[in-house]
Amino acid sequence: MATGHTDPQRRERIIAATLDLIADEGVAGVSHRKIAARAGVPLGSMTYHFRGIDDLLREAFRRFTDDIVALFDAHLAPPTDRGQARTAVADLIHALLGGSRRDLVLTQELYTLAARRPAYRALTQEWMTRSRVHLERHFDPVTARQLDALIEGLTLHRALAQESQDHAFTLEAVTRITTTGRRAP
Amino acid sequence: MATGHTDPQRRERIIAATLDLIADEGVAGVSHRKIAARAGVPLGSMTYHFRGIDDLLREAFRRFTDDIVALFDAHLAPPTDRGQARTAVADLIHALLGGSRRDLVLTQELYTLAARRPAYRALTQEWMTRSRVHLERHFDPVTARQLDALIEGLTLHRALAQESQDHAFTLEAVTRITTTGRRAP
DNA sequence: AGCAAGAATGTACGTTCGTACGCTCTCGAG
DNA sequence: CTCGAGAGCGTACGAACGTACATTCTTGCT
Repeated sequence: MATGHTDPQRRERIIAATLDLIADEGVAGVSHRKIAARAGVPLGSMTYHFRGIDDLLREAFRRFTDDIVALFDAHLAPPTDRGQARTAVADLIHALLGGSRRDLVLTQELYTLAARRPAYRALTQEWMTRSRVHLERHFDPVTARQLDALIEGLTLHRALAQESQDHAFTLEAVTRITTTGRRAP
Repeated sequence: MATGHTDPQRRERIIAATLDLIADEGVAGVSHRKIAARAGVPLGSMTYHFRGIDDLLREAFRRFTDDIVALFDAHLAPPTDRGQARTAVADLIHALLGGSRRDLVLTQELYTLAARRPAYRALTQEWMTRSRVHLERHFDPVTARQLDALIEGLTLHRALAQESQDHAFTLEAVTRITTTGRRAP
């Protein structure tokens, strides 16, 4: 139609549609045409708004990581002591697992890209750094790194084995990893 | 050429080539033609030996998980006490990270498929079960689950952040997660 | 030697893909 | 009212894809 109208929402809609499509069919299933159909925009818009598929994927995943970091922030800002922080981390893990498989799927897709391509690895590194900043508000740097890894592993295993793991199990693991040496408060 | 000769190595070569290709270009980059070229077999062999691409991917990943489980076995069979077992686990983690990025990449690719498709999820579940059997030779079931998750997370984070983490750091994390309650020998 | 069986292959078809590019349409300045 | 400028779009092209299937070749039996 060529409205001639500058439409700033167009770009956003395309990015949102891209994430939805990745969640449904994976990065492998992404194509300009499918995204366009899902976003309700013409095919020509794809190359107009984005330099290419890769450009689009990077923007989409940046959006996604921003959302997850916001989740870390929301959970880890409130607690004021170590005990609360541990509970908050356990809550966070269950929040990540909670709703749909969507977040898990998107995370995996991103990691897969990152494992092979440095451009995406930069994204995951920044993500990890930002998450860790939140954890370091409550734990020392070494513990934060270990805890971060544990969160990753628990989330992943829980999602791949559908044996449900309850909150107590998670909290126990978090407590162990954040308990240093022979003693702990 | 149609040698008419039954060649049992043919199938193996195709599977090996598939894993190599996935490691290099990802599941998204897999095609009958590329695999055939890499394995040095004609395109027609693809549909002859495998029902389709999906069939081939499943067989390839089964081969891969078998190899990793063997690695678990090799590391976790020898130790006889808890301390040795902890060291063995730390060694195992560094072995997983050790050589190339290949194993990490393949693992991610598999998880990505598993996150969305039950047929592949069955594969990861079986894999987890078999790994855990090895861990449970040295640790109680709950600890084994937590440790398994930790191994996953440490491996992944180490690979995505290229900040190197040394053996001492890994052993410390393993020790924490395998130390229950307030005290431990 | 001749031949049936079936292992292995080459090729061709219909689809889908990313992207380039010439075109249309709207808007604000004059 | 006129008319650039540039935002936005439809289409077409070449390449790559998965798969089916007719065909070729070897082998073991008679």
